[in-house]
Amino acid sequence: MAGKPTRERILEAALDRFGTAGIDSTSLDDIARGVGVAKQTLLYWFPSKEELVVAVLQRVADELVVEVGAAVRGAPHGFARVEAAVTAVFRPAVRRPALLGLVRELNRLSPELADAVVSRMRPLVDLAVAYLEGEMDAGRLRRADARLLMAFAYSTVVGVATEPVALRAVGWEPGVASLRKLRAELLAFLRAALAA
Amino acid sequence: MAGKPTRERILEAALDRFGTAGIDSTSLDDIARGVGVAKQTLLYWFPSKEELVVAVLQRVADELVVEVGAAVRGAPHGFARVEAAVTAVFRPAVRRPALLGLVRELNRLSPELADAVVSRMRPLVDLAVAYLEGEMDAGRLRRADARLLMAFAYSTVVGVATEPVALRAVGWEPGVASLRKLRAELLAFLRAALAA
DNA sequence: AGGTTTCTCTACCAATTGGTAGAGGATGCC
DNA sequence: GGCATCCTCTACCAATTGGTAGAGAAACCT
Repeated sequence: MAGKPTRERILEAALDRFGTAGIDSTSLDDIARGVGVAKQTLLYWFPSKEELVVAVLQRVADELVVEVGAAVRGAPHGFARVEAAVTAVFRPAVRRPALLGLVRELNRLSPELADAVVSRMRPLVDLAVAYLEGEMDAGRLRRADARLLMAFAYSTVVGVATEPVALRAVGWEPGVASLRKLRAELLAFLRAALAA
Repeated sequence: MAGKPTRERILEAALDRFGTAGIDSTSLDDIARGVGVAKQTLLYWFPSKEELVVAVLQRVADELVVEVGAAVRGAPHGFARVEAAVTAVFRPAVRRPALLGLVRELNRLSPELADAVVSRMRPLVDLAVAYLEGEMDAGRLRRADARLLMAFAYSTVVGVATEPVALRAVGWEPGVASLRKLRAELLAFLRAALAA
């Protein structure tokens, strides 16, 4: 019950539950119980469930943009940048599975809300697309529609990170060693998919 | 109302809603209203919501196994088989977006239920993995962990088919022509990712 | 001290949830 | 006709949903 202010703890608990169980399936009581506080305390900080959802989404979007953006900008040119981006997405995904799960919830939201969140990530998307196009021009990457390529890479990485059932279906079991292998194979997959 | 028996119509309406809005977010009243029948009629045919869920899932799994299986078996060897599989997944996905959406819901289900569904698709998975390994041995495909490769390809295809927001985020707009292009680029992506 | 703001609470509400009980209306079989 | 089976219905239920109203404690400002 300590340290972080109530509002912060609500946001974190909401993120976890929204991202794993889904937004609709998560009740305010659920979250309140998780925080150890009465439901009305939630409704004091966020006047309605929707406002809580918006706050959580914005925070996740901003966090991802900052983390991935920093990782990408800090990496040298070439495939190392893709590698840095994938790692930057993977690390938080392993630490908090709910994070990417929440990104997927966007598809269930009203278009306006989804667009509002997406627009916050747009700079990062544009940066990535520009990078891909630059590499194509330099002949280091297979020539293709850079925007679609971006969507495919996103889909592959986020899918792998958020679909444990699919991984189990092919006999993959979680674990530190196998997780490392998963990341290595995933990078090899992307490298092959992108290489000229 | 119409030709098909009530039970059938319930299953179809349930599939659509479960797949798009999610299982938890879909009430029996929703489905009943969609079918044009009283909620208790649903509960006559399926004694509880869970049994309805199970019935819908099994039907989807079986349908996918049959359709994809037929497409794959009918295609010549080589990358054409992958192409056939992707097309077989894409066609129903376009016709009924709920179908693949429901597959994704598996991650929210109890492990037992998810495993039950997955086990129905296992033969298809094994077939695909065996194919990939055969092609690797023949030197036509990049050598890699065939099972993970399978998961990646699945993740990419299903992700693209079920995440309209991600596609819109990169500026893609739905339409017949752009859909054709999407499929072509997706196949090129997979071909590059798999090729030796 | 007195008032204001900040924060959390108990008590309550209408609507919706999955589900039960049981009443009919068909339809076919004898 | 009588009877049973199949099918759909109205009426109801307890639990849970998001949300309102307002009380009370604590801290800050003057």
